[in-house]
Amino acid sequence: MTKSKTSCLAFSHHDHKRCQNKLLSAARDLCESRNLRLTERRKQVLQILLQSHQPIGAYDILAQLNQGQARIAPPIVYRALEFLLEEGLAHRIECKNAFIGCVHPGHQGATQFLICKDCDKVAELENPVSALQEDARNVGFVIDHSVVELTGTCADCQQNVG
Amino acid sequence: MTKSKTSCLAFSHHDHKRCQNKLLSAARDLCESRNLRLTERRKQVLQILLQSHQPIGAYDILAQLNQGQARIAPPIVYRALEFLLEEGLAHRIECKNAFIGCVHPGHQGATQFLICKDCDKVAELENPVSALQEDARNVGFVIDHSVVELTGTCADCQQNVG
DNA sequence: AAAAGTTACGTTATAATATAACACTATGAC
DNA sequence: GTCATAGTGTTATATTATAACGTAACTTTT
Repeated sequence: MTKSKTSCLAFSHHDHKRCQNKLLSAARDLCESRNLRLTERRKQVLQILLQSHQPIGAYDILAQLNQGQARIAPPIVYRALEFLLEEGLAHRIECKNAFIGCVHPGHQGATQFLICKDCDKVAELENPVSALQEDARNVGFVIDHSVVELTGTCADCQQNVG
Repeated sequence: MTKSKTSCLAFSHHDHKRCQNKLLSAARDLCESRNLRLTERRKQVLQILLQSHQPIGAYDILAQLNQGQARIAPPIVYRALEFLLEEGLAHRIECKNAFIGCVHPGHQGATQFLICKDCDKVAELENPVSALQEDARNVGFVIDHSVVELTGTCADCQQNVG
Protein backbone atom coordinates (compact mmCIF):
# COMPACT_ATOMS: atom_id res chain seq x y z
CA MET A 1 0.00 0.00 0.00
CA THR A 2 1.56 3.26 -1.04
CA LYS A 3 1.12 5.55 1.91
CA SER A 4 0.24 9.08 0.89
CA LYS A 5 2.01 10.74 3.75
CA THR A 6 5.43 9.63 2.66
CA SER A 7 4.88 11.02 -0.86
CA CYS A 8 3.72 14.43 0.26
CA LEU A 9 7.09 16.01 -0.16
CA ALA A 10 6.17 19.57 -1.05
CA PHE A 11 4.41 20.26 2.24
CA SER A 12 7.08 18.60 4.36
CA HIS A 13 10.06 20.51 5.62
CA HIS A 14 13.07 18.94 4.04
CA ASP A 15 16.59 19.56 2.81
CA HIS A 16 15.62 20.89 -0.56
CA LYS A 17 19.10 21.12 -1.99
CA ARG A 18 19.44 17.43 -1.39
CA CYS A 19 15.95 16.84 -2.79
CA GLN A 20 16.94 18.61 -6.01
CA ASN A 21 20.16 16.68 -6.36
CA LYS A 22 18.41 13.40 -5.77
CA LEU A 23 15.77 14.12 -8.37
CA LEU A 24 18.27 15.35 -10.92
CA SER A 25 20.37 12.27 -10.57
CA ALA A 26 17.24 10.10 -10.70
CA ALA A 27 16.45 11.80 -14.01
CA ARG A 28 19.93 11.05 -15.29
CA ASP A 29 19.58 7.41 -14.33
CA LEU A 30 16.15 7.15 -15.86
CA CYS A 31 17.31 8.62 -19.16
CA GLU A 32 20.35 6.41 -19.24
CA SER A 33 18.27 3.31 -18.62
CA ARG A 34 15.88 4.31 -21.39
CA ASN A 35 18.65 5.30 -23.76
CA LEU A 36 17.48 8.90 -23.91
CA ARG A 37 19.58 12.01 -23.92
CA LEU A 38 19.25 14.36 -20.97
CA THR A 39 20.85 17.15 -22.94
CA GLU A 40 22.16 20.38 -21.46
CA ARG A 41 18.96 22.25 -22.38
CA ARG A 42 16.72 19.60 -20.94
CA LYS A 43 18.79 19.48 -17.80
CA GLN A 44 18.64 23.27 -17.50
CA VAL A 45 14.87 23.25 -17.75
CA LEU A 46 14.55 20.37 -15.31
CA GLN A 47 16.79 22.17 -12.85
CA ILE A 48 14.61 25.25 -13.05
CA LEU A 49 11.55 23.12 -12.42
CA LEU A 50 13.25 21.52 -9.44
CA GLN A 51 14.17 24.81 -7.82
CA SER A 52 10.97 24.70 -5.81
CA HIS A 53 7.78 22.76 -5.34
CA GLN A 54 5.86 25.58 -6.94
CA PRO A 55 4.74 25.34 -10.53
CA ILE A 56 6.32 27.70 -13.02
CA GLY A 57 5.10 28.99 -16.37
CA ALA A 58 6.92 28.32 -19.63
CA TYR A 59 7.69 32.00 -20.06
CA ASP A 60 9.13 32.25 -16.57
CA ILE A 61 11.40 29.34 -17.39
CA LEU A 62 12.33 31.18 -20.56
CA ALA A 63 13.11 34.33 -18.59
CA GLN A 64 15.41 32.40 -16.29
CA LEU A 65 17.25 30.89 -19.23
CA ASN A 66 17.62 34.37 -20.68
CA GLN A 67 18.98 35.95 -17.51
CA GLY A 68 22.50 35.95 -18.92
CA GLN A 69 23.31 37.10 -22.43
CA ALA A 70 21.33 34.30 -24.01
CA ARG A 71 18.35 35.22 -26.23
CA ILE A 72 16.38 32.05 -26.51
CA ALA A 73 12.86 31.66 -27.87
CA PRO A 74 9.72 29.89 -26.58
CA PRO A 75 9.89 26.74 -28.72
CA ILE A 76 13.10 25.70 -27.03
CA VAL A 77 11.44 25.71 -23.65
CA TYR A 78 8.30 23.98 -24.88
CA ARG A 79 10.34 21.27 -26.53
CA ALA A 80 12.34 20.58 -23.41
CA LEU A 81 9.09 20.48 -21.45
CA GLU A 82 7.57 18.11 -23.96
CA PHE A 83 10.43 15.73 -23.44
CA LEU A 84 10.25 15.95 -19.66
CA LEU A 85 6.48 15.46 -19.63
CA GLU A 86 6.68 12.48 -21.94
CA GLU A 87 9.27 10.80 -19.78
CA GLY A 88 7.39 11.55 -16.58
CA LEU A 89 10.12 13.84 -15.27
CA ALA A 90 7.75 16.79 -15.06
CA HIS A 91 4.03 17.43 -14.87
CA ARG A 92 1.73 20.01 -16.29
CA ILE A 93 -0.61 21.70 -13.84
CA GLU A 94 -3.59 22.32 -16.09
CA CYS A 95 -5.45 24.76 -13.92
CA LYS A 96 -2.41 27.04 -13.87
CA ASN A 97 -0.96 26.48 -17.32
CA ALA A 98 2.28 25.79 -15.53
CA PHE A 99 4.80 23.04 -14.97
CA ILE A 100 6.41 21.28 -12.06
CA GLY A 101 9.17 18.74 -11.59
CA CYS A 102 8.03 15.23 -10.78
CA VAL A 103 9.00 14.13 -7.29
CA HIS A 104 8.90 10.44 -8.00
CA PRO A 105 10.08 9.94 -11.53
CA GLY A 106 9.87 6.43 -12.82
CA HIS A 107 6.71 5.62 -10.91
CA GLN A 108 4.09 5.24 -13.58
CA GLY A 109 0.42 5.62 -12.75
CA ALA A 110 -1.85 8.56 -12.22
CA THR A 111 -1.07 11.42 -9.96
CA GLN A 112 -3.18 13.67 -7.81
CA PHE A 113 -2.00 17.19 -7.12
CA LEU A 114 -2.72 19.22 -4.02
CA ILE A 115 -2.26 22.88 -4.85
CA CYS A 116 -2.04 25.33 -1.97
CA LYS A 117 -3.50 28.67 -2.97
CA ASP A 118 -1.62 30.44 -0.20
CA CYS A 119 1.97 29.27 -0.62
CA ASP A 120 1.46 28.03 -4.18
CA LYS A 121 3.25 24.78 -3.42
CA VAL A 122 2.06 21.65 -5.15
CA ALA A 123 2.20 18.19 -3.61
CA GLU A 124 2.00 15.05 -5.64
CA LEU A 125 0.11 12.03 -4.36
CA GLU A 126 0.18 8.77 -6.21
CA ASN A 127 -2.49 6.38 -7.31
CA PRO A 128 -5.67 8.23 -6.40
CA VAL A 129 -7.86 7.13 -9.24
CA SER A 130 -9.29 3.89 -8.00
CA ALA A 131 -12.61 5.36 -6.92
CA LEU A 132 -12.81 7.55 -9.98
CA GLN A 133 -11.97 4.67 -12.24
CA GLU A 134 -14.80 2.71 -10.77
CA ASP A 135 -17.31 5.44 -11.55
CA ALA A 136 -15.96 5.63 -15.05
CA ARG A 137 -16.09 1.89 -15.55
CA ASN A 138 -19.71 1.88 -14.45
CA VAL A 139 -20.56 3.83 -17.57
CA GLY A 140 -18.21 1.87 -19.79
CA PHE A 141 -15.60 4.57 -20.05
CA VAL A 142 -11.93 3.60 -20.41
CA ILE A 143 -9.52 6.08 -18.88
CA ASP A 144 -6.41 7.00 -20.75
CA HIS A 145 -5.12 9.97 -18.86
CA SER A 146 -6.29 11.65 -15.68
CA VAL A 147 -6.05 15.20 -14.43
CA VAL A 148 -6.74 15.52 -10.72
CA GLU A 149 -5.92 18.91 -9.26
CA LEU A 150 -7.24 19.82 -5.84
CA THR A 151 -6.80 23.44 -4.86
CA GLY A 152 -7.04 24.51 -1.25
CA THR A 153 -4.92 25.24 1.79
CA CYS A 154 -2.04 23.16 3.07
CA ALA A 155 -1.57 22.38 6.75
CA ASP A 156 1.15 24.99 7.24
CA CYS A 157 -0.83 27.78 5.65
CA GLN A 158 -3.89 27.00 7.73
CA GLN A 159 -1.83 27.65 10.84
CA ASN A 160 -0.23 30.77 9.50
CA VAL A 161 -3.55 32.46 8.90
CA GLY A 162 -5.23 31.25 12.09
CA MET B 1 -26.66 7.69 -2.91
CA THR B 2 -26.31 9.55 -6.17
CA LYS B 3 -26.01 6.91 -8.85
CA SER B 4 -23.49 7.83 -11.50
CA LYS B 5 -25.30 6.14 -14.34
CA THR B 6 -28.25 8.45 -14.20
CA SER B 7 -26.01 11.52 -14.41
CA CYS B 8 -24.05 10.37 -17.41
CA LEU B 9 -26.10 12.32 -19.87
CA ALA B 10 -23.56 13.12 -22.54
CA PHE B 11 -22.92 9.49 -23.42
CA SER B 12 -26.58 8.52 -23.38
CA HIS B 13 -28.74 8.81 -26.43
CA HIS B 14 -31.40 11.32 -25.61
CA ASP B 15 -33.68 13.96 -27.05
CA HIS B 16 -31.16 16.74 -27.05
CA LYS B 17 -33.52 19.50 -28.06
CA ARG B 18 -35.54 18.72 -24.98
CA CYS B 19 -32.36 18.48 -22.92
CA GLN B 20 -31.36 21.98 -24.03
CA ASN B 21 -34.74 23.44 -23.26
CA LYS B 22 -34.83 21.85 -19.86
CA LEU B 23 -31.40 23.16 -18.96
CA LEU B 24 -32.13 26.62 -20.25
CA SER B 25 -35.29 26.86 -18.25
CA ALA B 26 -33.51 25.45 -15.21
CA ALA B 27 -31.00 28.28 -15.63
CA ARG B 28 -33.80 30.81 -15.78
CA ASP B 29 -35.33 29.43 -12.62
CA LEU B 30 -32.03 29.34 -10.82
CA CYS B 31 -31.27 32.96 -11.71
CA GLU B 32 -34.70 34.07 -10.68
CA SER B 33 -34.42 32.30 -7.35
CA ARG B 34 -31.05 33.91 -6.73
CA ASN B 35 -32.17 37.29 -7.93
CA LEU B 36 -29.67 37.33 -10.76
CA ARG B 37 -30.17 38.53 -14.29
CA LEU B 38 -29.93 36.00 -17.08
CA THR B 39 -29.49 38.75 -19.63
CA GLU B 40 -29.76 38.30 -23.38
CA ARG B 41 -25.98 38.00 -23.75
CA ARG B 42 -25.66 35.47 -20.96
CA LYS B 43 -28.53 33.48 -22.37
CA GLN B 44 -26.96 33.55 -25.85
CA VAL B 45 -23.70 32.19 -24.50
CA LEU B 46 -25.44 29.57 -22.42
CA GLN B 47 -27.44 28.47 -25.44
CA ILE B 48 -24.27 28.07 -27.44
CA LEU B 49 -22.77 25.99 -24.64
CA LEU B 50 -25.89 23.84 -24.53
CA GLN B 51 -25.86 23.10 -28.25
CA SER B 52 -23.88 19.95 -27.60
CA HIS B 53 -22.14 17.99 -24.90
CA GLN B 54 -18.81 18.92 -26.39
CA PRO B 55 -16.73 21.68 -24.85
CA ILE B 56 -16.26 24.82 -26.87
CA GLY B 57 -13.55 27.46 -26.76
CA ALA B 58 -14.25 31.09 -25.93
CA TYR B 59 -13.24 32.20 -29.40
CA ASP B 60 -15.55 29.68 -31.03
CA ILE B 61 -18.39 31.06 -28.95
CA LEU B 62 -17.32 34.50 -30.10
CA ALA B 63 -17.35 33.37 -33.72
CA GLN B 64 -20.88 32.07 -33.35
CA LEU B 65 -22.05 35.31 -31.84
CA ASN B 66 -20.45 37.14 -34.73
CA GLN B 67 -22.03 35.01 -37.44
CA GLY B 68 -24.53 37.75 -38.27
CA GLN B 69 -23.54 41.35 -38.67
CA ALA B 70 -22.46 41.69 -35.05
CA ARG B 71 -18.83 42.55 -34.31
CA ILE B 72 -18.36 41.66 -30.71
CA ALA B 73 -15.07 41.37 -28.82
CA PRO B 74 -13.59 38.70 -26.51
CA PRO B 75 -14.30 40.37 -23.16
CA ILE B 76 -18.02 40.07 -23.75
CA VAL B 77 -17.77 36.33 -24.05
CA TYR B 78 -15.41 35.96 -21.13
CA ARG B 79 -17.68 38.02 -18.91
CA ALA B 80 -20.72 35.96 -19.76
CA LEU B 81 -18.68 32.83 -19.09
CA GLU B 82 -17.50 34.23 -15.79
CA PHE B 83 -21.09 34.70 -14.72
CA LEU B 84 -22.13 31.23 -15.84
CA LEU B 85 -19.15 29.59 -14.15
CA GLU B 86 -19.75 31.46 -10.92
CA GLU B 87 -23.37 30.40 -10.81
CA GLY B 88 -22.59 26.82 -11.70
CA LEU B 89 -24.39 26.99 -15.03
CA ALA B 90 -21.25 26.14 -16.94
CA HIS B 91 -17.91 24.49 -16.31
CA ARG B 92 -14.43 25.08 -17.53
CA ILE B 93 -12.57 22.07 -18.91
CA GLU B 94 -9.04 22.94 -17.88
CA CYS B 95 -7.21 20.45 -20.02
CA LYS B 96 -8.85 21.91 -23.11
CA ASN B 97 -9.14 25.57 -22.22
CA ALA B 98 -12.77 25.22 -23.14
CA PHE B 99 -16.22 25.47 -21.64
CA ILE B 100 -19.30 23.34 -21.32
CA GLY B 101 -22.84 23.81 -20.08
CA CYS B 102 -23.59 22.23 -16.73
CA VAL B 103 -26.05 19.36 -16.97
CA HIS B 104 -27.25 19.58 -13.41
CA PRO B 105 -27.23 23.21 -12.44
CA GLY B 106 -28.06 23.93 -8.87
CA HIS B 107 -26.36 20.81 -7.56
CA GLN B 108 -23.42 22.08 -5.64
CA GLY B 109 -20.45 19.85 -4.97
CA ALA B 110 -17.49 18.72 -6.99
CA THR B 111 -17.75 17.31 -10.45
CA GLN B 112 -15.78 14.73 -12.32
CA PHE B 113 -15.56 14.96 -16.08
CA LEU B 114 -15.17 12.06 -18.48
CA ILE B 115 -13.78 13.38 -21.73
CA CYS B 116 -13.94 11.13 -24.75
CA LYS B 117 -10.98 11.76 -27.02
CA ASP B 118 -12.78 10.23 -29.98
CA CYS B 119 -16.16 11.98 -30.03
CA ASP B 120 -15.02 14.85 -27.82
CA LYS B 121 -18.14 14.59 -25.67
CA VAL B 122 -17.84 15.32 -21.98
CA ALA B 123 -19.91 13.64 -19.30
CA GLU B 124 -20.32 15.06 -15.87
CA LEU B 125 -20.42 12.80 -12.82
CA GLU B 126 -21.22 14.18 -9.43
CA ASN B 127 -19.59 13.85 -6.06
CA PRO B 128 -16.49 11.88 -6.95
CA VAL B 129 -14.07 13.32 -4.47
CA SER B 130 -14.61 11.27 -1.38
CA ALA B 131 -11.54 9.10 -1.84
CA LEU B 132 -9.44 12.00 -2.96
CA GLN B 133 -10.60 14.10 -0.09
CA GLU B 134 -9.51 11.43 2.29
CA ASP B 135 -5.98 11.37 0.91
CA ALA B 136 -5.87 15.14 1.16
CA ARG B 137 -7.17 15.16 4.71
CA ASN B 138 -4.48 12.67 5.68
CA VAL B 139 -1.90 15.35 5.01
CA GLY B 140 -3.95 18.12 6.58
CA PHE B 141 -4.95 19.70 3.30
CA VAL B 142 -8.33 21.44 3.03
CA ILE B 143 -9.85 21.32 -0.44
CA ASP B 144 -11.46 24.38 -1.84
CA HIS B 145 -11.94 23.51 -5.46
CA SER B 146 -11.33 20.35 -7.41
CA VAL B 147 -10.49 19.66 -11.03
CA VAL B 148 -11.04 16.06 -12.04
CA GLU B 149 -10.81 15.45 -15.75
CA LEU B 150 -10.50 11.90 -17.02
CA THR B 151 -9.71 11.56 -20.69
CA GLY B 152 -10.30 8.32 -22.52
CA THR B 153 -12.82 6.52 -24.68
CA CYS B 154 -16.56 6.35 -24.09
CA ALA B 155 -18.55 3.13 -24.50
CA ASP B 156 -19.92 4.11 -27.91
CA CYS B 157 -16.56 5.00 -29.36
CA GLN B 158 -15.01 1.76 -28.15
CA GLN B 159 -17.55 -0.12 -30.24
CA ASN B 160 -17.15 2.08 -33.26
CA VAL B 161 -13.44 1.38 -33.50
CA GLY B 162 -13.64 -2.32 -32.73
C1' DA C 1 36.66 9.05 -40.96
C1' DA C 2 33.24 10.60 -44.79
C1' DA C 3 28.40 9.97 -45.97
C1' DA C 4 23.90 9.48 -44.61
C1' DG C 5 20.28 9.42 -41.32
C1' DT C 6 18.37 11.11 -37.28
C1' DT C 7 17.66 13.84 -33.24
C1' DA C 8 17.98 18.08 -31.00
C1' DC C 9 18.49 23.01 -31.19
C1' DG C 10 17.78 27.75 -32.96
C1' DT C 11 14.98 31.52 -35.16
C1' DT C 12 11.14 33.90 -37.07
C1' DA C 13 6.64 34.53 -37.29
C1' DT C 14 2.13 33.92 -35.78
C1' DA C 15 -1.83 31.47 -33.58
C1' DA C 16 -4.80 30.88 -29.63
C1' DT C 17 -6.31 32.18 -25.17
C1' DA C 18 -7.24 35.81 -21.80
C1' DT C 19 -7.53 40.34 -19.43
C1' DA C 20 -6.83 45.50 -18.29
C1' DA C 21 -8.75 49.83 -18.71
C1' DC C 22 -12.04 52.92 -19.77
C1' DA C 23 -16.56 54.61 -21.84
C1' DC C 24 -21.41 53.97 -22.37
C1' DT C 25 -26.11 52.05 -21.34
C1' DA C 26 -29.70 49.83 -18.96
C1' DT C 27 -31.90 48.65 -14.52
C1' DG C 28 -33.50 49.08 -9.90
C1' DA C 29 -33.88 52.01 -5.62
C1' DC C 30 -35.25 56.12 -3.84
C1' DG D 1 -36.10 62.11 -12.41
C1' DT D 2 -31.63 61.27 -9.95
C1' DC D 3 -28.53 58.25 -8.31
C1' DA D 4 -25.99 54.04 -7.72
C1' DT D 5 -24.92 49.87 -9.67
C1' DA D 6 -24.57 46.17 -12.87
C1' DG D 7 -24.00 44.96 -17.41
C1' DT D 8 -22.29 45.82 -22.06
C1' DG D 9 -19.18 47.63 -25.62
C1' DT D 10 -14.50 48.88 -27.44
C1' DT D 11 -9.58 49.29 -27.78
C1' DA D 12 -5.49 47.67 -26.77
C1' DT D 13 -2.45 44.38 -25.03
C1' DA D 14 -0.86 40.43 -22.12
C1' DT D 15 -0.09 35.54 -21.82
C1' DT D 16 0.40 30.97 -23.51
C1' DA D 17 1.56 27.96 -27.34
C1' DT D 18 2.90 26.21 -31.95
C1' DA D 19 4.00 26.05 -37.12
C1' DA D 20 7.54 26.13 -40.30
C1' DC D 21 11.94 26.07 -41.70
C1' DG D 22 17.00 26.01 -41.22
C1' DT D 23 21.33 24.58 -38.66
C1' DA D 24 24.13 21.82 -35.63
C1' DA D 25 25.17 17.67 -33.16
C1' DC D 26 25.22 12.98 -32.43
C1' DT D 27 25.06 7.86 -34.56
C1' DT D 28 25.22 4.46 -37.67
C1' DT D 29 26.97 2.63 -41.69
C1' DT D 30 30.29 2.04 -44.76
